[in-house]
Amino acid sequence: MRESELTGDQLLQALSTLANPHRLRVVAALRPGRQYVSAMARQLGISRPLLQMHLRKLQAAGLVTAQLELADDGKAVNYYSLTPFALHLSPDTIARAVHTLSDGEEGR
Amino acid sequence: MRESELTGDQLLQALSTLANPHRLRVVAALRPGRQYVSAMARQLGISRPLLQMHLRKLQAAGLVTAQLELADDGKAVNYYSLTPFALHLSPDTIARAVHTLSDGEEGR
DNA sequence: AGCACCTGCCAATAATTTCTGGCATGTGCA
DNA sequence: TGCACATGCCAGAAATTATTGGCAGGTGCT
Repeated sequence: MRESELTGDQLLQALSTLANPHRLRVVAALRPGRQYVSAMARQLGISRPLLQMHLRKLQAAGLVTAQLELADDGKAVNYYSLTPFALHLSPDTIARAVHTLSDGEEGR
Repeated sequence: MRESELTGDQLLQALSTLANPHRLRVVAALRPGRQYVSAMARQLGISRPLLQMHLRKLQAAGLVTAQLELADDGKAVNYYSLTPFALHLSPDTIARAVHTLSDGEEGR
């Protein structure tokens, strides 16, 4: 994921997604390796539904991916892992992205 | 402004500030050079009080600065300019910043 | 059967952010 | 004096986001 291929809307989504302390912590918690939701909720000290909501946003922005695994015994565990990304934010990169920013009147 | 010296809270503030289409457009509009608020409001097609609010946030995050000038004739015009910045966002830089993220229970 | 895990979803509330409209101040110029 | 431009601020409405609590389904183990 390179910022040079990001549209303004994608950049905005990435920023909105990362602009939250819980989600930053999730990214940090996922950096050493994948993790499943209940364990992460305990580790971060937040409720499971809340974490799920944050994970959904991270996934929608393409920053994490989910792998539902049905381990040999039949138990279902949903692992989340990080998508490697590198965003460079500067007045220049922002100015370029703004050209492809929609007005927000799209799907209406 | 280098991300290596950013605390988690500062990173979060920068992200929250940039996570808004109007503010991204303000940054883009300011890139060629400084501008005063009424002109920028017309250029961006938003109301002046709204733009002022966004400028205050950008200023609070250290992304822009204001220079109030009392031109020779006595007219007061408030110019805003960009602070050069470069933020590199990746799982690693985020993980490092998270260490210095407060719980949000500070000033209570 | 009953408990401890895992999973998902939804509705209602709380908190935050965005936005509008109005008010007040000042200057210069016809 | 009255209009056009600049500035600032504030209160209230509207929209978005975050958060809680509860419901329901699955598996394995004692």
